Amino acid sequence: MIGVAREVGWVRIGELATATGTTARALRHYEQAGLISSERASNGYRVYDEQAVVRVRNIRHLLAAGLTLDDVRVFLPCLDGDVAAAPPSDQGLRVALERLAVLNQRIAAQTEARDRLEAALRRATGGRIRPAV
Amino acid sequence: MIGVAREVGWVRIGELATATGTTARALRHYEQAGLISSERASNGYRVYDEQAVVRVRNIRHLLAAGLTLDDVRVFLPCLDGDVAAAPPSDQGLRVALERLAVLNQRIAAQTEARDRLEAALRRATGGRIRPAV
DNA sequence: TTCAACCCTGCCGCCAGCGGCAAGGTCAAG
DNA sequence: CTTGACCTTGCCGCTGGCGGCAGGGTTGAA
Repeated sequence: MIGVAREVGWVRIGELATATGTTARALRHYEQAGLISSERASNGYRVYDEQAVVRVRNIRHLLAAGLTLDDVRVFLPCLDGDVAAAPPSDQGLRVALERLAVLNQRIAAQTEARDRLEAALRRATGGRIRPAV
Repeated sequence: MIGVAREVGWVRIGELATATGTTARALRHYEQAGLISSERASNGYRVYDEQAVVRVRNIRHLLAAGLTLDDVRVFLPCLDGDVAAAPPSDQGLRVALERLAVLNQRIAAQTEARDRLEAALRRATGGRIRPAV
């Protein structure tokens, strides 16, 4: 096949990887972590629909935000773009609230750290530096 | 000895640990990483001067700011006294700026993630929830 | 037919920042 | 003299997010 699947509506793992800027290895890892799923072709190859691209991109975004795979799992219902499909169950809500609190905590801690670093830099350079924000 | 060394001008590892809110284990780790050094008493015990307290606190600050041990090593010349005390090297500045940028990125991404989650929650609950911030 | 480019599972490795434990030595207090 | 609080070195373990390799199978193209 070698790279022609674009118009068929499905992709295999390699293509999904390059399309999302990751690796096949990482994608298998996400699948094992329960973040994505895949159909299988008759030969055993993983087959993804095009939604997967969005989904994986969202995952990567959250990971880049400093979330763990576990954290990301909480966002699963929202990962396919439709935010209205968010956690309907009480349990889901509770988990989501917890995660929200954790996120806020982390943001606060990192913001504090950043401010300290920035202040130190300013002192160290006599205010001669304007850090690119 | 049991806790009386305060007026002697030197401390052993346990005291340094509690004084800096870390553990002896971590301090040995920092030493092995080349971030701090120690004299040795005749019995082999590590002996630190009181400067070490400041030094370790600064190290912890930088670590809390999201730097790695490797990053911190670059700041070694500045680690005694106030961080602003010694003129930081160009390399130190560069690392700090890089780290600052990374921190800002993460904070932004996480804030975005949080906002999305919060919005989703609000929609999912019809605005009935006021997440504790 | 044979090659190269894919794909599969499974497992070990790596980095960071320590934690924890074993197996000892040291020293002051009781 | 014993206890126990402290110290030493050394090494294995853990978490997270993969990387990489071995040892296979499946295609499409030349």
